[in-house]
Amino acid sequence: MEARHRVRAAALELFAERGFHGTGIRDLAQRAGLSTATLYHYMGTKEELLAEIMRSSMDLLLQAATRVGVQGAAVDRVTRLVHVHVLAHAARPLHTRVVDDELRALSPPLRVEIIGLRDRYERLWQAAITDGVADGVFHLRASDVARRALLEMCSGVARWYRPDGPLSVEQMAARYTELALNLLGVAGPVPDLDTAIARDAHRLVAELWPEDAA
Amino acid sequence: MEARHRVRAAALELFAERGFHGTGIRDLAQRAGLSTATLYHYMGTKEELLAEIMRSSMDLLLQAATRVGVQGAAVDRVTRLVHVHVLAHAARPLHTRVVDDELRALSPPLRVEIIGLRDRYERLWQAAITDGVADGVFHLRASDVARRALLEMCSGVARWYRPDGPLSVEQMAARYTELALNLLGVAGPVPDLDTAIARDAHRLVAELWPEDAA
Amino acid sequence: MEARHRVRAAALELFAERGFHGTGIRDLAQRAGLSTATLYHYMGTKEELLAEIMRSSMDLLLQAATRVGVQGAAVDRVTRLVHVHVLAHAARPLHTRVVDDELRALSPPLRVEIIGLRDRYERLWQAAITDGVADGVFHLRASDVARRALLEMCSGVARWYRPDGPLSVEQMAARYTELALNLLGVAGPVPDLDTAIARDAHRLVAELWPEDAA
Amino acid sequence: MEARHRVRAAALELFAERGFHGTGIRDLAQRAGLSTATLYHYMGTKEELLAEIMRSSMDLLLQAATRVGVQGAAVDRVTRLVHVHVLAHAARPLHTRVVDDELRALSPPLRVEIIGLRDRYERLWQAAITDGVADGVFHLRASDVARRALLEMCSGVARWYRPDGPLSVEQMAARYTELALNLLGVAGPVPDLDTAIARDAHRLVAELWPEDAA
DNA sequence: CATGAATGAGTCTTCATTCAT
DNA sequence: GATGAATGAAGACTCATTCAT
Repeated sequence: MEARHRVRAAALELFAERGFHGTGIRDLAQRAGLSTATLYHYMGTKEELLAEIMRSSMDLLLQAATRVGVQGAAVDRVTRLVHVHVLAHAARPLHTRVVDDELRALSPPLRVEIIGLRDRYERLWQAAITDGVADGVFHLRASDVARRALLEMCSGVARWYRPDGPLSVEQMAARYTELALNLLGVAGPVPDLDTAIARDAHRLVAELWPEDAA
Repeated sequence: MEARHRVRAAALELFAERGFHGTGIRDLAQRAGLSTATLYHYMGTKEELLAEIMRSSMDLLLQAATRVGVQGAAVDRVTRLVHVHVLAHAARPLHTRVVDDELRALSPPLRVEIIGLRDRYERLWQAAITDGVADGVFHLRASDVARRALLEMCSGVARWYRPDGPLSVEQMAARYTELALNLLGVAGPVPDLDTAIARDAHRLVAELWPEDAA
Repeated sequence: MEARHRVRAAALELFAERGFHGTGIRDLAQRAGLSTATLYHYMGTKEELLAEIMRSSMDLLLQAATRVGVQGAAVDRVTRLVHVHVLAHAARPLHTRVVDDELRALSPPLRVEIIGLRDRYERLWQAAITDGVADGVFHLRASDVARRALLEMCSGVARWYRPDGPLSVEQMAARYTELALNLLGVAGPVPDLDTAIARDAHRLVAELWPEDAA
Repeated sequence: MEARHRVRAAALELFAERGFHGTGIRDLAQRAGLSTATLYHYMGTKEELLAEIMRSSMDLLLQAATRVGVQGAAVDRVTRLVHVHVLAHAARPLHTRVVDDELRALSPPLRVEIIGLRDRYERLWQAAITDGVADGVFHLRASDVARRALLEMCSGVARWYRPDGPLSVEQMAARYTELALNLLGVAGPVPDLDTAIARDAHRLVAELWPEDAA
């Protein structure tokens, strides 16, 4: 309950900050304000703890993307996918960094599971891109390269965005969307983005992903 | 001589594969074919070993970028910077992954040093982008966001590119350059890239960065 | 509780017997009847363990000396200081040998602390000697040389005294007091010492310094 | 030859400063300006190196004491023994500290040998004291206690004497002799010491024990 | 519910020493 | 005569985990 949550929060922070192998259970216990023995009341092994964090994060991202990225015109879908992805990475950087960076720390069975979720997520992006190319609105030579490029560039946000910087998360999402649509070769200048999209995406992230989720 | 190099090579592989904290001294010794005590005949501390790898990698990247990214029109500079970056990341993925992922494993003094090199590298990109915007050939709202997006997307190559896949490294570089120029808002369709650029960049990387560099 | 004390006792014995650097963690664990890992449940670092022993020993000696060596005539003060010192060194030879011999094993900050205690202790002796010279009862050319000579000679007891030898600790203290007063140039033959002094000093040492103190 | 001497000198300094167990062969090599492998051209094991230093030091001390402490009146013998001992400890503090402090670092066979030398040395003192008591010039209740007290107090010099302090080594020796004769209960005030004794003792130490002996 | 106690296996690093060249 | 290479054993200390209470 209370303590269980503190353990997750501690793990989230430390795994994001120092990496899985750079974090000891003593560190976790101290950050959570518990003894190491008590820690084991609220968790399985250290690796399971990591897997839970990654699973729930990837799950939420997948849900959000499913809601916004399946229906509609390719441009709209990509726009909303970028918004959700960027907002999630800017607003929940700890979760996303752990998912992005610590896959290799998982042993094969758990790694396979998380990679499965990630692949489903990437397939939503791939479909939107492929559809856009088929529709003639995106102009690309290699759509899978574009997908990877797009995802990598948007994920970077979690590594450097600071909420007290010059850009709000919504502005960030808007900038990245412009870059993404440019990258995809959408003809003509990208029009000003409807701020309603950012608002919706933000609400979605906040709803699925409570600030103190761990 | 011989053994010293094997140690570096082992560290390069393992740090890239499992991360610094995920790699034990015993792992290094085994991979290098030495006893752990002998290992210390050829290295300082494990951290110094990491720092050496990062320093030399970042150094080479910086040299290459300085040669191709300082003079000429902004479009040409970005084109060549992307080529060098992508080729380096595709052809030397171990080095680049270590530099990209293990900064946090360094203690402050060494981290500061390596970050200094990285910052000088990024400034070359930033200058090219800013110049392109000033010249009216790039169309962007936030050039620093674009720089980060560009670098992140290009660096991703080191994580997924396989030389036995459908694309050659030169083709990869070409595709990424198209995406980059699109992203930067270069007007009109990107023309077919001069393959001489790829050839030059490849030669530069290979020259500065011998295949077995460690 | 129990084990914690065994660790201290083991350290006391081994540090006194083999010196700090001559004692390994494994030796300590074996002597305490614990595994090396368990050892660390009850101690900080090996150096902190040494410092604790030295601190408590020096502290007790300082307390005892403060009680008997501040008030009264110089001859009486020196008499009681010698008694306390000799009794402590004869009855607690492990503690005193560690304090006397292992100062150099401490890193600077801890060393400074312990030396501070020792200096306060020596100042009590110095004051008694200086007062005796001023009163004309001691006849000396260099009182600081006398202080050092006195302390060194009395400390030697911890290195050779055996309780199963021909002299009791009280007799030892009496002999050393005679030597000390002679050394200080007290005129005339030293009279037979009041055995009450030895009894009091012995009681003081035993009270402050329980036999199994560690 | 040259290098062999540097090794001995390095060992002398470091063993005195940090103790045998606190000194590594790497430290020795560095101080001697040699590689560790080269070190072994000029020495046997680390322990043998220690034993050599102790043996030669104890030997020289024994020779000196034999020359001055066997013949003559007890008062004169003690006077000269104290002079030699104090001068040796003040002028060759490294040697004497190693002999005094590192006996326990020797394994039994070597320890037995060195202790044999020390015992012969102490027997010279004991004889002088006993003779003085028999002659009625010393007044003591326990002559062996006095011997130990005397030796301990005089040996302390090696731990604190600094040649740039207020007292010359000859003055030191004079002060200690006064204290020693007082301690031994020599009746009446100790007369001013003949400075020729100090000069002779100093010459003897210097002659037997060249400054750079190692 | 919570934790102090306990540990085998591991961490990185240094030890004193040998030996081929 | 001198040393780079090499190492098994040991150095101090931490690891993630279990369990009795």
